[in-house]
Amino acid sequence: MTGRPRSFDRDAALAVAVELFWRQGFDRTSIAELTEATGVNPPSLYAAFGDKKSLFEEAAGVYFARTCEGFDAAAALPDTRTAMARVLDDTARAHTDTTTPPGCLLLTEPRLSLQRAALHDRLRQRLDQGVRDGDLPAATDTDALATYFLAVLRGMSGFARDGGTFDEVRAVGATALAVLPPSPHAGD
Amino acid sequence: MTGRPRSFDRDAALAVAVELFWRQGFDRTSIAELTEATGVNPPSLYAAFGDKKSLFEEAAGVYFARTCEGFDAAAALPDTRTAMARVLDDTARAHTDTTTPPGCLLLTEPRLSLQRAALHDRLRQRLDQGVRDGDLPAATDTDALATYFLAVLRGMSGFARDGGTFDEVRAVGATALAVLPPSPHAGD
DNA sequence: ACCTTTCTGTAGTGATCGCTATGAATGTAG
DNA sequence: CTACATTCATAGCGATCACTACAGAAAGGT
Repeated sequence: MTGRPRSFDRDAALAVAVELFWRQGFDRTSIAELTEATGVNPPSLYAAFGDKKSLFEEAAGVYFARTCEGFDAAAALPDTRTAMARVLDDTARAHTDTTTPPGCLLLTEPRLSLQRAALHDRLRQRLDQGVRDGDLPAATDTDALATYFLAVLRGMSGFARDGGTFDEVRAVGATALAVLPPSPHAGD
Repeated sequence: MTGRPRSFDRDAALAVAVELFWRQGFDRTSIAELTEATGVNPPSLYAAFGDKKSLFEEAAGVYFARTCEGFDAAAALPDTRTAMARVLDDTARAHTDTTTPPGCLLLTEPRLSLQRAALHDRLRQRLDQGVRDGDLPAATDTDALATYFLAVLRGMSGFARDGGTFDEVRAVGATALAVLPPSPHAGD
């Protein structure tokens, strides 16, 4: 009872959807564009992914997983200031990579506030670790600091969408980093 | 040869359009919504404002003028750090004012990058004045600093749209202000 | 071979999009 | 009053929206 096999690569079609939603957002991306770009006809697209909203959510999930991967790699650096510098730097590079759409899907799309909240949590957890490691003062309000960095990341994304170059966007991150105290291990 | 007089208040209709575009953005605001909210029928709306894009541009102009007014008032404070603190504080209040849509039309709408560039210039000019006044080091890269603050403002707007409260959004601005050196006139 | 199951392509659904043709209504000028 | 200029309300234009009914095609199971 297997039936006729699917004639297209589901993951490849999903990757195309990610790219389209990333570049244009949910509202400005039509089913017609998706079917054309993927080469998948509407009925097959709906059978594979459900309606437009479901497809978007799945695409956002792919994007989110990829983003978290990059974030975790940068956040794994031992010194908190160095780790945050890497996060900001990687973000600047990702937002201005000419082989992908400018900016960030997660930080731009209004309906992805839950994923942004998850990113905020990840930021706060890394800053909490910084407090435990003695990189940040014990009295640091890590929640507020995470909110601040998330806002900066968002600003970087918007700036990249407005045409900001890698160097310009990176400079925003470098300036933002100045709110952190200098690394206490600097002289070790 | 004056003809039949207009039966609606053009400025009032424009104010309604500002509110709608502000809350929903250009794409998500339809002519049908505009005609319903203003009580002006489509032909009259088109006769008074041209097509949807023209109406949006005029609405954005109104919003931009209002924004600049607030910015200039805050920027007029003599000390640069105090002035920037006021700009950030006023912005947090405006973005979370419950009598208006959350966030900022200028900082959210993709097609308003020109107005954002104008805001960037205003920020840079105020920072340049800070350098001349001795509030900021002579070597300050005011262009990069203006880009940074514009990114922060953008992040504040997005955060407000995600439901950030006044206190939370203001905290972002307060944190961002830490990149400025303390006022050299503090002990005057 | 045949049946069942699932997918594929065509073609089109009703709804909404931005926008406008048309003629009646309402004002001023002479 | 009539003539003219302009706006008004109705009604609907073609295009696009998200989405799907339908029938043929391609696989496995027996």
